[in-house]
Amino acid sequence: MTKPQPTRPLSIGELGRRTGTKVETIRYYERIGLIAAPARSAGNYRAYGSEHLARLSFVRRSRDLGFSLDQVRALLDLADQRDRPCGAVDAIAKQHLEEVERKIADLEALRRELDAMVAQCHQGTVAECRIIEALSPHPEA
Amino acid sequence: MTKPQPTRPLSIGELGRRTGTKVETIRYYERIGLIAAPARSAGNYRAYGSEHLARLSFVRRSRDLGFSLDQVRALLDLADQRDRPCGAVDAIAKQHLEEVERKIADLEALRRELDAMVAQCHQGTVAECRIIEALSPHPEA
DNA sequence: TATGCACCCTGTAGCAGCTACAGGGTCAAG
DNA sequence: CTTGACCCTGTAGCTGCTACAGGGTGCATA
Repeated sequence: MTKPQPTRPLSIGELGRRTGTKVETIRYYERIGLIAAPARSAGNYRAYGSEHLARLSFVRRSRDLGFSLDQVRALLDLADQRDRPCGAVDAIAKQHLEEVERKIADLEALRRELDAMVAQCHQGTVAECRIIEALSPHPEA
Repeated sequence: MTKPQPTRPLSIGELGRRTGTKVETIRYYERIGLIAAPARSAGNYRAYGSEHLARLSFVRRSRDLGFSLDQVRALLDLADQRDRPCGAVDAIAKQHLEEVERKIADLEALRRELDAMVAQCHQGTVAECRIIEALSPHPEA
């Protein structure tokens, strides 16, 4: 049922198309050591196999979920230690979740302030503008 | 009641302390033309007046509210045109508000995904880890 | 066979918005 | 007269790409 024969090599463009990653980004990931350098063809073209496809897909998905490149690197490492407990994985994910929650809270505070500012603008002149006023310093000394 | 005599000049360090801005950041703002270059003392030290203090406070407050440097530049320009209608100010603020709302929505979608991922982790080995699994590609072909 | 075109290669510079040096000068206190 | 805190300029680094420039490769078509 499964097909054990190796997939034939993908060009960098193909790999990019299949993972939704720009070619330059793939080369960048290789340069910073996030994904392994693949074999080269006779003409010095990068030749990727299915393991690269899986790897890059993992990276893409992690990036889409907002993990930093360092976190992705750590997750990739952990994903390879299949017989170790997954507490470290959980820790990274939880830490990221907390960051995301912090950011949401910050942005919501921001939204409230901006909302209030915008609501007060009566479309007069700049001199009377509540937005400019809200941004201007009101020295308490 | 008001004190019309000019405040004596502030050093860049003082200005930084009063506005909560790092010295390097102030110099950076000057370099990119966001705030005007001040007069210099005999020893070539920057000497800031109250107008710089007000200006930088405005910048800080705008930055805290998440406006980009380009937006801050535009807001500063507009703040000077006191007799013009403030529609343009309103437009910048509204545009920013929309951006913030988009970001919140994006982050909330993210949080839901991360939440679901983290909730499924049963603290087994990496091989069984639902987080790793969620990140791994599941080829449909 | 030539040639055109899409693709690939390396290397470098740019984006935002700072931050952090290095390597010096200035100034007031003790 | 030295110490230490401050200031100066200039440049390089950070994240995570993106966009060239200036070439080489590979395949189809006239």
